[in-house]
Formats: sequence, structure tokens, C-alpha cells
Amino acid sequence: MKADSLRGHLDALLLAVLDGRKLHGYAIIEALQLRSDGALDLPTGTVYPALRRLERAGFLASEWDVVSGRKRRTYKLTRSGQKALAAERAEWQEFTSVIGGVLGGSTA
Amino acid sequence: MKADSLRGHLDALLLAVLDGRKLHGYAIIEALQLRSDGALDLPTGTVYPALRRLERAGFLASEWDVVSGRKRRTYKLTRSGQKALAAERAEWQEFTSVIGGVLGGSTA
DNA sequence: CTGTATACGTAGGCTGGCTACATGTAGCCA
DNA sequence: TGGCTACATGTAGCCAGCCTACGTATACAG
Repeated sequence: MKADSLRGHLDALLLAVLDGRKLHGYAIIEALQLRSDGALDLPTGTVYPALRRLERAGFLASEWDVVSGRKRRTYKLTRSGQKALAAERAEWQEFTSVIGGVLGGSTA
Repeated sequence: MKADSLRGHLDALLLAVLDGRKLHGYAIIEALQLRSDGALDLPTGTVYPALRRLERAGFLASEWDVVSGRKRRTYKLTRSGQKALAAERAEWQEFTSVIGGVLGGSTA
């Protein structure tokens, strides 16, 4: 998959993977790999800044856990983040509908 | 729709709208509006350079028509462009499948 | 003869994900 | 006890690709 087509959908992916659970950054990357059967392998330089940005936007809340000496910043959705996720899902529906309509559409 | 989410899918749209017919740039923009029920309104500064690029890549062939004094550069798909369109469609399938799977997926 | 729709095109900017790098811990193996 | 690998977080700067803003020109309505 063209790496670049993610543009504008990264936030949706991050919010979706945090829906209903708390994860730290590294685990988020692994969860995305798992859910996509290996198709998504986001670099840390993509994910970490995005998480910070989503937190600043109020969609995520983070706290530091220390597990066996390891510091891990775990993220979870805020209520505002839940709404954002719903909005992103709706927008995804619209997006695929529009582009898919053109790609598959008969000559109109 | 976020204007920006088009990233990486513009070529597919342009190739698709030219599938089976010849159109000139301005008409391409109108055809995309039509097929998307107004959701897509691409600026000329996006479309014209993209058409030139696709022509340089060998996916489109153009010729000048002069209709009632108006010069219009009409584009059509080359054989190579047909293949590119098929590839873009396949990639679109994969893309929506991957992202859709994560967005809709149960906690995995 | 002015305004609007049609028609093509370029220069430069901006945004957002990526590359490359910097830092540090835990656990295994020899 | 030294090194290697996996885990874990983070920043600076680059670059691709679409968009904004502009410039040009013709046809036709009023």
C-alpha cells in the first residue's frame, strides 16, 4: 500500500485502536499491525507525535505507568475523543462512498 | 470532507473519470462533481498539473481540439493508463479493506 | 463594452507523515 | 561482565503532493 495514502486518516486509526482500552505507544503500533494483518507498520516518528497532538487536542488522556522499571505512557480516549472517533468513522464512510463511487461508477 | 484526505488517490480519480471516454480538463472537473454529487470540487491548480504529470508518465495521451474558436486539450487513457487504472482500483480495495478493518474492527 | 462562464496553465506555500537520529532499560546468552 | 536484542519514548528536519493565488485568453449575453 502506498505509504502516503494514510494522509488524513491517521487520527482515525489511533482513536479506533484505543476504543475501549488503554494502550501505550509501542503497543498501539503493534495493535495496528495485528489488526491490519501486517499491512500497517507505522514508524514511531509518526505515531508518537500524533499521540501528543491528539492529547493536546483533548481527545486522549495519558498517564505514566512504571512496569518492572519500564516507563510507559499509556493513553486512553476522553469523552471528547469518543465523539471525535464517531465523527472520524462517519467521515470515513462518506470518504469511501465518494471515492468508491467515482472509481466504480459507470460513465456518468 | 476533509480536502486533504484525497492525498494519494487523485490519480485514481482522474484515470477513472477518463475510463472509456475523452474529456478535456475543465470537463473532467465537472464530471467529478457530477459523479460525487458535488462532494468533489477540485481546483484547476490541482487537476491541470496532475493531468500533465499523468501524461508524462505515459498513462494519458492528449491532443488539442479547437471547438468554435476555443482551444481544448482533450485527454484519453493509453493502454498503459488502463493498466494503471486497474492497479489503482486494486489498491483502493486493499486500502479501504485495511483502514476499514481497523476502524470497524472489534478489539483485537 | 462590461460581466460571466468557459478554458488552460504556473509559482509558491503549507501540511503532515516519514527518515534519521538520540536516549535509556530489561533480559538473555556466552 | 559484556554485548546483543527487544522494548520504549521522543525530536529535528525533510519532502511529496495538493492547494491558493495568480495570469492569460475566448465566447456570449445584456
